[in-house]
Amino acid sequence: MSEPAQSPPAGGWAQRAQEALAAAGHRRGGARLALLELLEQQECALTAVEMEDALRARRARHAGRPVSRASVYRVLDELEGLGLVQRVETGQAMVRYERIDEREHHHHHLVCDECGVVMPFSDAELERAIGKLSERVPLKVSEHEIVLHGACRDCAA
Amino acid sequence: MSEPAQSPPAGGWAQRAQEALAAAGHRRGGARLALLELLEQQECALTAVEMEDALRARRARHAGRPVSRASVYRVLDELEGLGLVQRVETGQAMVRYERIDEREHHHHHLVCDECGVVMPFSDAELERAIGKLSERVPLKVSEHEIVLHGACRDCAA
DNA sequence: TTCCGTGCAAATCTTTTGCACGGTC
DNA sequence: GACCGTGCAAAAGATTTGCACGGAA
Repeated sequence: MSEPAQSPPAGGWAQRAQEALAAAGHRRGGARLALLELLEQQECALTAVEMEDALRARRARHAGRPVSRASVYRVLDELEGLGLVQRVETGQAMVRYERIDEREHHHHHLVCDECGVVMPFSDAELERAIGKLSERVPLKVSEHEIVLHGACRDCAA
Repeated sequence: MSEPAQSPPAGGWAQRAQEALAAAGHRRGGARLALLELLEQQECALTAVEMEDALRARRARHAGRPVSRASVYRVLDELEGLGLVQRVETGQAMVRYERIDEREHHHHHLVCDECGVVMPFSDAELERAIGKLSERVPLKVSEHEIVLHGACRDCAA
């Protein structure tokens, strides 16, 4: 798709993720690097299977390399533990994951229950409401997830 | 099971659910009835396994009867299709379900990622923000789910 | 009597884990 | 050389499905 021509100077998310992994005591690894590069380029959350397929497809285009599904799950688990990716539960069979990038705008998801497409959206007023509410609630809130379900334009037509 | 056309239905959620099931062409069944009664009494979402266990425990108190897990899942699926229950994804291993009762206040969930406890909460401003936002989004929104993750008071202490 | 609802067991599917090899440090 | 990262296959766990029986209509 399109490359982030407007991303910050130095390194992107993948590079910062590698630094965080190194700082956490991890060695480098080919599968992990390929997955980081894939995640950096995504607009929205993917499932482990989609990542595995995408990495296999990329090989044909001389980018990245195939990665076994077990490794995809293992790397995602590490990244989640380091706060580099987050799980997105869309009510579909498989869990989705996407990078967390403090330099980007926080977003949530729209899910079409008919065709399964997942799209990102963000709303300042919603975040404000969540922020205020988080202080009144009997939980030390660390994160929140919002999913709107419905029919996308194509399916609703 | 005759019902007064479209007059305000009497009885609780379980009764209305039975009427809706009958209207949809379903026969009566002991397992389903036991599950409806259980769901009617819950304050918050349960997993299928919790329902199975609760129903078995209730038998000892002469209320309800044991229901096989397969039936729990089957009934929940029917109820979801009729809009009588909704799935709640908490990021835990199992999906949770709770009744949808238009007579009650719509609520969302707080999940303690340490001990796994799930609590309900509701917030008018949040609903307002969701409502406004739903009209600006490229999706014909039918429902929304909000989950706040964090540490409950006991775990944060 | 017909056909649905249910239990049980087997199947399916996603995600996790055990193990061995090869690469990184 | 020690140990981590990875692939592969098996395992684990949640949910679904096939089948046969008993009950509802």
